[in-house]
Amino acid sequence: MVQVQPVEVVFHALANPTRRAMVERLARGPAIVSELAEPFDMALPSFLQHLKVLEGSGLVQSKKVGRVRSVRLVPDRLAPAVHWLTKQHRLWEQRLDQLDAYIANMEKEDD
Amino acid sequence: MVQVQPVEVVFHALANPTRRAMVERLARGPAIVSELAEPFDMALPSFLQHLKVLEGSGLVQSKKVGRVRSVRLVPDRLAPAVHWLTKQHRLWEQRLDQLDAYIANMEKEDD
DNA sequence: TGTTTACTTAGGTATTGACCTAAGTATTCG
DNA sequence: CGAATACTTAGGTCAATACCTAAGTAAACA
Repeated sequence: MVQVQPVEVVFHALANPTRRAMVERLARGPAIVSELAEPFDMALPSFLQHLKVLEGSGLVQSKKVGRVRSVRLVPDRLAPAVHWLTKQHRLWEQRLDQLDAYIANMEKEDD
Repeated sequence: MVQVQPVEVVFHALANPTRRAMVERLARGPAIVSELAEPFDMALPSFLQHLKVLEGSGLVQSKKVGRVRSVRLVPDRLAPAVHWLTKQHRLWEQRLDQLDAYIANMEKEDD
């Protein structure tokens, strides 16, 4: 039941400030929808679309109990994105020395 | 002249597979447009839109020399995204550890 | 100088994204 | 039971994204 979380949907989910704020909030603990939505100046249906995107990305799960839906982060779903990013970051920085000469040359006449 | 790179545009730039592939390619060194575009089954103008998004995100810079445009990564532009992600990842795992401890504790007192 | 090369610009389509309002439905409370 | 609460569904707008073709332009080559 552990479906693969492509880096794809995770980056897309995190490309939106509302959704990033939700993740930041949830990193401090689970919350119910109305609680989560409260800080945002947005109609509830709009907010729920963001929640759906986050759930679709696998970063978040929710469960309805009675008339209340509670939301929480799913463990380790950030890992693939973290790994992709840090790998690129490492490769990138490794190349810095070689790049430096090239940059110095390019910056003489940038267009 | 170092403009701030909001996590925003970086995540958006990386949310697309063509652009991620470009970044992966460029992490191995600079390239010219036609070289970069070659692996993609896409019309050149479409590909150039992706290049524009990457340049807009600050991750990449390009310069035209003669009729050829060369493209390279810009140092350290991934940093803000890496930092945001790793911070959340850390908080996330911390929080879940606490939860585990809490549950383990509850289960002890349970019997 | 004419042609090829390497983009570049212009303009078009189709889909997705981010919002909205209005009207549901299902629980819970008094 | 009736009203309030907490979403949920339906449907609509508008902008942005991801692609395309066709027709430029500017170097470089023969």
